[in-house]
Amino acid sequence: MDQKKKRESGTTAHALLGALSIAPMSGYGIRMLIQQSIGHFWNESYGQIYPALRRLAKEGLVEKRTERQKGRPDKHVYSLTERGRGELRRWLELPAAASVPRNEMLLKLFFGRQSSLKVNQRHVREYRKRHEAAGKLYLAMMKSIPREHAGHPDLPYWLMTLRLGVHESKALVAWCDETLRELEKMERKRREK
Amino acid sequence: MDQKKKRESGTTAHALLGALSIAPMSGYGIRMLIQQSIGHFWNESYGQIYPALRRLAKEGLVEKRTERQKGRPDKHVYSLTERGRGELRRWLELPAAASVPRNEMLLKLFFGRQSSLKVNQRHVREYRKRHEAAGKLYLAMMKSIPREHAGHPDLPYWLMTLRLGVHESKALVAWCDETLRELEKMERKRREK
DNA sequence: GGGTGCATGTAATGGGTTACATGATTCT
DNA sequence: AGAATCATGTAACCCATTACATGCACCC
Repeated sequence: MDQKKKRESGTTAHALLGALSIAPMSGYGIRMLIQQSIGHFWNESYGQIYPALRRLAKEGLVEKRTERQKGRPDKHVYSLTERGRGELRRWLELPAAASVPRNEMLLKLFFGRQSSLKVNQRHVREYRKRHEAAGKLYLAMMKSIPREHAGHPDLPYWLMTLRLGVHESKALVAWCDETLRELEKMERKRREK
Repeated sequence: MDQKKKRESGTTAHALLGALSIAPMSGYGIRMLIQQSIGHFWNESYGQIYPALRRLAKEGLVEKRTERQKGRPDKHVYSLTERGRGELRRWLELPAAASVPRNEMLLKLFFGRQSSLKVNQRHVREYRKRHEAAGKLYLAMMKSIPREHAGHPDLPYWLMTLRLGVHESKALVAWCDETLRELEKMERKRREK
């Protein structure tokens, strides 16, 4: 019967609505918020944010208030309208789309035979470094955020998403160690022959 | 000194070169290979593959041989040229680019306060189901692939990338369980009040 | 008769990053 | 003196998915 699936995309727009559900903010502010809080699993660039905010304002989902400032461009502070909050809620209830995230390091390792053991080890070590650092950061944030935002009603949800980062980075570091041992074993075997 | 960073993109092209380093294949075959082996961390659609193979052929990195078939379109079997293999090796040595993978489920959970506990639980449960199934698949593949490709020189690398899937899905399932408990606790608290 | 697998491709559309462009203030 | 922070935005480009278009063979 011809069910047009309609794709329901526009996640960027909904991410912005979500950011504004926390507090009214400028485009710049949204960028900062995203980087500092959900930067490990989400990103938006200015090239997306500014045009999207305009569109949302035109559609009546957000409201713009302009603040004049000394020595700086005017600040456009956006806030959610009732309709905007409704649209956010509607979207939140929809099942989350899964996507295949591209992992270039794994791609290179998959074709690792075409390269050398040294190169493969380097890739894994770099990956390990990255995720070890990330893991430490998440642990630090797990302590600092409850202090800085004590009693904030969004806090429990923020901590949940952070905790996923903790779990994930631990798992990735463990995988790196296992894989590095395996690569060393391969190296030893090659030498023996 | 004007060091144009040049961005060195074209990962799709290099993924194709990598696929062809395993064996000569058609565009269709590459798609199948990618889905079955690295589908958990990489994807390429026909809309990318076919035009990219043409470009690679024009650049002399791959060679096309046409096989006629009965009742099917001609099959274009591509294989790596020496230059293609060189280009693949060169790319493999370059550090792997990190990317922020978008996780829509986490995004929704981050704004979870705007929604209901029920909805948030549903999201986490769905996520858990997905990754539990994935984990089982990876474990099954860890057994079947060494049998099916016993002695294959690429095998150790394939298993390494698979193992990351195993580690990751375990971690994600553990996080889901922890988070579901947390959400239940919040629900109980809400009822008590 | 209908679904799945093999096999090719293009065009429209949508998403997203990066580079460019500007400029005062404040911290080191 | 120079870097970082605040603050706006556009345009060019790259990348990627999806829908469309075609069609035989084989199995149930």
